Amino acid sequence: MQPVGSPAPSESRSDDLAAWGSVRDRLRERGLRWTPQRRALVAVLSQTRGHVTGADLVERCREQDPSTIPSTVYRTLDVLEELGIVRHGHGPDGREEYHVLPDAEHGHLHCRDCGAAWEITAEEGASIVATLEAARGFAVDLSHVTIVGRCRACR
Amino acid sequence: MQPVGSPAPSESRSDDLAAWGSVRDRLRERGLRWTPQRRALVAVLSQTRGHVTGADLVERCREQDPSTIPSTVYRTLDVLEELGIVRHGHGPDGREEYHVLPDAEHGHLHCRDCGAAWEITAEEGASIVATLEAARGFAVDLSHVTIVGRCRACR
DNA sequence: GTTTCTGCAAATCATTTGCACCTGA
DNA sequence: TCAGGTGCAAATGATTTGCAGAAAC
Repeated sequence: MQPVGSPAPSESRSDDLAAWGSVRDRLRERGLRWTPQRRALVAVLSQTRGHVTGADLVERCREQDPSTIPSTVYRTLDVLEELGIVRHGHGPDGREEYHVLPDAEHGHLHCRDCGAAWEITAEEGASIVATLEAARGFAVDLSHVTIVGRCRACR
Repeated sequence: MQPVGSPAPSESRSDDLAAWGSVRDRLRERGLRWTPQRRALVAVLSQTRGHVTGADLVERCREQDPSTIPSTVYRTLDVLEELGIVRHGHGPDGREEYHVLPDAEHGHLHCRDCGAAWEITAEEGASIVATLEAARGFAVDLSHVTIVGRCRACR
């Protein structure tokens, strides 16, 4: 299993270009605009796998275009979240964290020592969900779950 | 099961007075001082069950003594955490959150709708720990686990 | 021509830090 | 005495907001 998110280098997602291409139309369907700034953020997101903080995204956008304004990025993230294109949760440090194109609901594992992060697989997640569902009828929102601990390598 | 923390009214913990009384000595053993400000925070903590944010504690201290200074509270919390008297994690909103006198390592459940919070029981926690341990050798730090979802009542 | 954005600057807000003065042991 | 603490004020740093002008459709 590969770590995801900031500790690991981002990988391109050319296989998802079709999905990203539809963003423009999805915006328009709702009477929203397809602006250069939004295009830029979507371009950055399309190169991103796993999860990133808002500040990360601001920085990556700024690498492409130094004139990027943070508030625009955050506002665009809000819009993209409404479209279901990103989703936000919280990292182990309590920092806001966005994850991209949630193919499936998943939580995150975060190693306290090396800082690497992994996605919790569907099976692992199912076990957690089932436990709390059975014990007290609690409906877990897996996409907000972040579990901290130490990974195999660091133990 | 009763909700814990801010959404529920705090209950006194007179049964733990002995444990709180030892704080003074525990500080002195390390060459640290027992000051009025620390006494005040410990008094507030002894009236607290479950988890609270740092800002909450500052406010509660200020109710007792309006001259309370936030930085002193935070610094004292750091010290108390080193003594193992409180422990900090993060709430579903990413806010710093302290929990008090962790009798046992436990995580938290947080209802997205009503905002109530519960402790994850030892058995439930064990199930989660075991799942991730078996699947990938990951050592979960239960005290940092906060799971968001919807409680039975809100579904 | 509207309605939605953007840029900018200023505001939040919990938490942290630097530093000179105070105080508990 | 003197290391450890406190008060105060200013710094942080991510995220948000108000608003006037700019751009998309």
